[in-house]
Amino acid sequence: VYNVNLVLKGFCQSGDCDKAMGLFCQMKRNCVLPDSISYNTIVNGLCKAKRSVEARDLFEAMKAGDCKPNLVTFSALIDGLCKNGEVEEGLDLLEEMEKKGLEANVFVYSALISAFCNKGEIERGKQLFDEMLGKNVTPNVVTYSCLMHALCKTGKWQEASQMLNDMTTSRVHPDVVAYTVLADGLCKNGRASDAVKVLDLMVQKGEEPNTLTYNAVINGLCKEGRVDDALKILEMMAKKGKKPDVVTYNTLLKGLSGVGKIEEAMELWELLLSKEFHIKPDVFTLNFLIQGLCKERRLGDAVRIYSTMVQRGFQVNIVTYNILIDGYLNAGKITKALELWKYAVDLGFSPNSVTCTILIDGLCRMQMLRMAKGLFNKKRASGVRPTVIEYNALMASLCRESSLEQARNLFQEMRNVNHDPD
RNA sequence: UCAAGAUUCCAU
Repeated sequence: VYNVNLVLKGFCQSGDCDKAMGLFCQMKRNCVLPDSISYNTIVNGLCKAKRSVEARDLFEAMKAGDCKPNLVTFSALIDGLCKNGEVEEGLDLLEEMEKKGLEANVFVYSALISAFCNKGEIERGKQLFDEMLGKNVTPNVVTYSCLMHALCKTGKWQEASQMLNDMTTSRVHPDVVAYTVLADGLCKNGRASDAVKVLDLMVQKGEEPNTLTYNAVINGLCKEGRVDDALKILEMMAKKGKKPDVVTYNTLLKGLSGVGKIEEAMELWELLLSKEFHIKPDVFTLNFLIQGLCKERRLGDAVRIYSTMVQRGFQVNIVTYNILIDGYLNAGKITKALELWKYAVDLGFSPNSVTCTILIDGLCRMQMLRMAKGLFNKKRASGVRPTVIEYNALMASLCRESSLEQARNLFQEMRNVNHDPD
C-alpha cells in the first residue's frame, strides 16, 4: 500500500487525476486494500484539479464505507472547497467534523483563515483565529502568514509588522515565507525601504531570503522608480549565490521601462532571447516589453515584436491582445483595434472584463459613445453583468458629453443590480 | 506515503 500510495501521489501531482483514480480502482480489485492515505491522496488530488464535486463524492463514499474520513480528509476537502469559492460549505464541514468528535487542527483553521483573508473578509479570519485560540489549537507560522498577508492587502502594514513580533513572543519562529509575505506586503503599501530592512532582519535572525523574497523587494523598489536600488539587490543575490529567475528579470524589465529606460529594457529582452542564456522569456516578459513600447508611443515596434514571437510559436495570452488593443485605441486607430480584437477572438482567446473595459473606455474617448453603448448593451443582453469599472467608464463618458440624465439612469441601474458604486 | 501560507502582465 505504501508504494502504491506514492504512485497515486505522483499521478496527482503531475495533474493526472484520472490515472490516479484508475489505479485506485484497481487496488480494490487486486486485494491491495486502499487505506485512508490512499483515499486522502485522491481527495486532495481532485481538489487541486478543481474537481471538488468528485472530491465530495469520494468523501461521501468514505463515510459509507470502512475507511472513514479523518482529520486530513477534512482539511484537504475544506481547503479544496474554499479555493473553489465555496467557503461557506467549508465552514459547514468544520461543523460536521466537530459533531463527529473530530477536533479541527491548525491545518483546518489555517485553510479557512486563508480563504476568508483572500476574500477580503479579515474580520471573519480573525474570528476564526480567536476561535482556534479558544479551543487551544496553537497557531503556527502558516496561520500568522495568512493574517499578515491579509493585513497588508488592506493597508494595515503596521499591524502586520506588529504581528511578526507577536509571533516571536508566542515562540513561533518566522520562516522565509513569513518574512517574504511581510516584505512583499510592505512593498505593496509603497514601503520598499522597510522591506529592505526586513531583508536585513531575516538575515540577522538566520533565515536566508530566497529568490521569491528578493523578487518581492525588487518589485517594490521598481514600483517606486528605484531601479538602481533594485539592481543592487540583484548584485546582492549574485554575491550570495541566489539565482535570479524569469520573474526577477521580468520585474526588472518592467521597472526599466517604467522609468523611461526602454532601450535598456530592450537589451534585457535581447539577452533573454539569446540562445546562450539559461533563462527563457515568458509571456509576462513579452507583455511588459510591448506595454513599455506602447507607452512610449512605439506601437509599431510593439506589434513587430509580437508578430515575430507569434511566428516563432511563442504562446501569447489575452493580456497581450489587451495591451495592443489599448495601444491602437490610444493611437486613434480604431479599425486596427477592432480588427485585432476580432482576430484574438477567432483564435480562441476569450476576451475578459479588462478587454471590454479597454474597448468601452477607448471608444468613449474617441467620441464613439454610441458604439461603446452598443457593446455595453450586447454584454448586458447576453446575461453578463457589466463590472463596476465598465459602468464607471461609460458614466464618465456620458458626463463628459453632458448626458447627465443617461448617466443618472446607469447609476440607478447599478444599484438595482446590486453593484456598489465605488 | 496524505492536508494549510509568499514574488512579476493589461483597463476606469
